[in-house]
Amino acid sequence: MSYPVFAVTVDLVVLTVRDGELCALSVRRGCEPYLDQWALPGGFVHADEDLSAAARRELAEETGLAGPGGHLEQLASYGTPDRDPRGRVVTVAYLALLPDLPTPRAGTDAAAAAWRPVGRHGLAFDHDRILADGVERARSKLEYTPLATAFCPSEFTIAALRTVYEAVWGEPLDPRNFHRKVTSTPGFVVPTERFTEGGPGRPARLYRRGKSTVLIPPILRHRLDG
Amino acid sequence: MSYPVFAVTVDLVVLTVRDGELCALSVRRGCEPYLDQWALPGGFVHADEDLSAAARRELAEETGLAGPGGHLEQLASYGTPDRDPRGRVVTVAYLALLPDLPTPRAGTDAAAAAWRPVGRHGLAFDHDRILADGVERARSKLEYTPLATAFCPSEFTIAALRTVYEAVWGEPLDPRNFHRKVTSTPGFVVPTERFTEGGPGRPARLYRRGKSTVLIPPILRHRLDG
DNA sequence: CCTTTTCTCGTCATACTGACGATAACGAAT
DNA sequence: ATTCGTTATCGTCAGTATGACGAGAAAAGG
Repeated sequence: MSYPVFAVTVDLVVLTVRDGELCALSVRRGCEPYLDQWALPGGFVHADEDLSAAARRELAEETGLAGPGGHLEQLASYGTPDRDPRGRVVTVAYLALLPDLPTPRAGTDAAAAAWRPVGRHGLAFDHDRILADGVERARSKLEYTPLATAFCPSEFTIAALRTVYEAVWGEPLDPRNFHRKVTSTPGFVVPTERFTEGGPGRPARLYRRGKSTVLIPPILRHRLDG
Repeated sequence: MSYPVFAVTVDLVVLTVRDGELCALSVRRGCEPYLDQWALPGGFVHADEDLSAAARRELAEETGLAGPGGHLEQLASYGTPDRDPRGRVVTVAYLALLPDLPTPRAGTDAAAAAWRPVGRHGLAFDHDRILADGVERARSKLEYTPLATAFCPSEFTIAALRTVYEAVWGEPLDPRNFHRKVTSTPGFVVPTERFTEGGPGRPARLYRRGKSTVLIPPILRHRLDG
């Protein structure tokens, strides 16, 4: 039996929240095609490599950041026949959520790497679409999972967690109701004995992420239906 | 630049509800590897074919059923290096939800096709895992989308819709609360002027699916957390 | 001090949910 | 025809969650 051959890549939608804005990692391409254009980080899957391992490798290679605290999950696959001028390439996109970290270093194939606010990206290939899908996945996952904590360092305040929700959803939330909701949902966050210091206003208690993987009941954003 | 070559397949998790039980379509393999074992329907993506087009083609080929009323969405991709003895194969799994239909005919590569209740399938390749992922996706999608209607014919009773929920979730629901919930959620179902006839008990009004794509608020199943 | 800022707890009306009673409308059995 | 079993549909009621917002607590800065 014979069948068509494909190349398989992984592409990464890496999201973080910086200065109250949802930002995605993009790299300036250092080789053809789309030389010098912005694109999602990614690369070919190696001959004997698992898909998720390739995603983790690319994340480490192109950003220098992989460690704990973040979150990595498969997003979707994209394989339109003409999506890559080099030939038939199927890409498996992964979604990574990371706490705000120093500006990533450029990787091997990338001339530069930068955090850029989502929206109007103008990326190479079909990466605008992939990014949009990743952002929408993140938005809905914040509703019914405690994944917002993946955007925060290991200890964080309720206000910092609220800032994550507001940045990802692009919608302000009531601090008092949010505080009640988060602290009363079992397993979402667990309080520590430490508080913030030095900032303006009353010091805030620091929390760590809890053990639960789903939010019951969910925190629903305000939609205009759909 | 050189890079490894892959074969790319699509595999289908096709679900329906028969006699109050959630069933998946499986085929008996007609060729090596795993000859004569049960597996998910699927096949290689053609040279100039989109992934979703391949999924629709396989669904039509292997089942003879494709038309409207159902639902097809991408599930996930699986590419462990040793998942297929023929070489490096990445499969893009799709999830199809269909109303109960006559037993499918066997396709070209399949010696037989059958609806089998989910659970303890013992499928070839990593198809048990893919099936489990598909079932879990269906379970959670019933919570926050009106996709349960994809399991029903174009006109259905509230009780039929409830049977879908009970089969997919494996959990009984209160008929009165379910009726209230479904009919009071805007855009979920729209009433017709017709009623069932002939069955036992009071005739039930027939409904069609509504226009909304999300359920607000969602219908939460009873979990044991997670 | 006093003001500003931010965190945290409380209140209250409304909405939603789960549990379950009651009635309506059919077929089948007496 | 009446009764009975069955299923559909509507209502009730208590408990819980939510949105809107008041108010005190605890810091920094004048």
